[in-house]
Amino acid sequence: MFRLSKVADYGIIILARFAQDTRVPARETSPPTSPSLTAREVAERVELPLPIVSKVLKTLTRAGVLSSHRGVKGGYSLALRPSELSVADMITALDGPLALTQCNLGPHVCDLEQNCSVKGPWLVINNVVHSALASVTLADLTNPAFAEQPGPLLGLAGWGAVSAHQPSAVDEVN
Amino acid sequence: MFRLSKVADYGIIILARFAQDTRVPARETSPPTSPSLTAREVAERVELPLPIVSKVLKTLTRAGVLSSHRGVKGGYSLALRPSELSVADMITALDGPLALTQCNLGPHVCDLEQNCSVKGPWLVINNVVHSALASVTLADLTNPAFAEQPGPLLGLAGWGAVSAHQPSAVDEVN
DNA sequence: CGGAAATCGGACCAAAGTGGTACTCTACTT
DNA sequence: AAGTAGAGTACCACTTTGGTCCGATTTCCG
Repeated sequence: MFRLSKVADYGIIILARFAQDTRVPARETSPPTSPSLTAREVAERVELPLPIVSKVLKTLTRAGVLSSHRGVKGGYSLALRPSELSVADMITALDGPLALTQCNLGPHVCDLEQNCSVKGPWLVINNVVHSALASVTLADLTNPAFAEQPGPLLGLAGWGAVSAHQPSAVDEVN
Repeated sequence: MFRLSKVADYGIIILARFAQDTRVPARETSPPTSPSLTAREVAERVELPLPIVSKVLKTLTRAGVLSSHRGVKGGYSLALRPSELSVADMITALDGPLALTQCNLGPHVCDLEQNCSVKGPWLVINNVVHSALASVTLADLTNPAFAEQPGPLLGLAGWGAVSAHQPSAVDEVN
């Protein structure tokens, strides 16, 4: 289906909420001091079931994106500044390395690698997608201006109209 | 996982094989006259189990990408010219519409849509990925030069190195 | 100083989607 | 009319996903 997994989807929404609440100090203090939120509080804010939110938070913590504190006044907080975390990073943290095909994961993973004629092109395509996702940061996601003027922010100079859907000769079946 | 499904993966490999065998007539004869191959022949060439190849071929036929002939001397052949079929089309034919998140499928699909803060950005990201995949055609996949000089072929002028992490300019907003 | 409450951490289970297979039916060629 | 090859449907196995539970750790309060 070429779709993001739910945990990745939820995870990014959750991180965006953290970023929104973050008051980033005007100039470089190494810890970004985002507020500490408990799993329950996060679940309430994003209106998602607590167990799932909890699971996502754990995954993000293990990946080093969030830092956690146990005990009575425990909770989660961002471990990085929103501008330092790209969408590609988030997806990788939540869903593992992003590779469209087996062979993009590394050599000797796909047993068809030898006589596969499209390995090279896939590598290129994969890189393009990765670049696109790496060029958007968590800070962008919470920036209202981003959705308005995507071109310059994404560095898409030279691209045609983003949503121009060239007439497809393919009838949709599914 | 953010990965292509196997049928899509196989399907593209199969289509690439068809395109390789296609002798595209120097000048526009509307039917591209790719050779007719039986499912068995295709399976042998791509070294994949016949049942799976057969399944993929059927799916592609229903989507209008391949045309089929039954009976003795039957088989499959490309219904379009390789240059007319983009990777996005192929994935759509094999895996359904490509949408990274629920809300990219259309309005009123995701019940969180109302208070989802990242809907707009996702729309942009989805479009970028779609554009990237729509800009590569089946003809490109079988063109040896493609893997060598991706930049110009993909129209990626202005993009930095693949993994370059561009510093975001919106720190003060959040 | 010690127990209770709160919170994270990790193991665990159930359901669904995907990948892969088999069988039967239909259509075309000779 | 017979044989061949695709079309369609149903089916099984497995991985992944969605969801639950209990144990470990820290703080607070008596």
